[in-house]
Amino acid sequence: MSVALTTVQALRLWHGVALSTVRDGEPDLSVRQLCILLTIYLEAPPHTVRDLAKKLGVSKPVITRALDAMGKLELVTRRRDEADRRNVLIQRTVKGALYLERLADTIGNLSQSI
Amino acid sequence: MSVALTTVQALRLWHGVALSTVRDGEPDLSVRQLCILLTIYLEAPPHTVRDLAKKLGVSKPVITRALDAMGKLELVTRRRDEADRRNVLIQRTVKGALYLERLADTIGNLSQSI
DNA sequence: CAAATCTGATACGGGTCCGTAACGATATAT
DNA sequence: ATATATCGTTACGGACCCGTATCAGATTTG
Repeated sequence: MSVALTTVQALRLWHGVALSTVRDGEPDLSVRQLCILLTIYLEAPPHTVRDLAKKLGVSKPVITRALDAMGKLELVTRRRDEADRRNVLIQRTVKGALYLERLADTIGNLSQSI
Repeated sequence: MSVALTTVQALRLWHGVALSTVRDGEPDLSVRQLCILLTIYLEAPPHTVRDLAKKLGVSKPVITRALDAMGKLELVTRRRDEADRRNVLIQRTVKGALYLERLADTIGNLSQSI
């Protein structure tokens, strides 16, 4: 992006994206859940519960529960770390990638129409 | 914005904003609540419960409860419509304006660093 | 005036999330 | 080997949100 956003432009962009996710009727991810999902997909693996909790500044149960919820939606998967079996490695899924692609499309389209 | 966002740029922007709202420790507004707040501040008044429910595609109790919650945070205020006393007019507050200004700053700053 | 309509708010049962405090399992240190 | 530390998970009580149905008050209609 080469031009800074004005206050109103930034808010209109956010409003448009929020509105489209509310209106489409699908079960919304919470801000925390979406933040975890984005971290998993944007930052380099490996991702553990502890690392994610530290990055987001929340407790570990928050991560575990978010992974439970998003795992039920097949947006992420968990696997034991065989090198250190205390760890759980969080992994991406096809559904998760598609979900974020659609979100990016929404953001991209709205950013052009502002 | 003069340049279209790539998928990764759009997601990085969203990630950065979500991360900063999660990390700051303040009580997060839900996506729905934020969407209502943005509608009130970006679109021309008057705003009624019924209109907001229609715009967001949700039921009226959702709006009432969101206004209860955001009213407790002093982000919005309600007032009876004296012309038609069935209506409730939703109004902006100083705190609400400041809240959205900070959000816009976050979005604007991150959009420049992408 | 009485009935029908419209408004926003509330009651209810169910679900989800939270933070704290534990817990088993695994790994490390002494 | 035993104690200590670290991992992710679960348990618990409390708070919040949801959708549906219903409500009282205000207004319009006949």
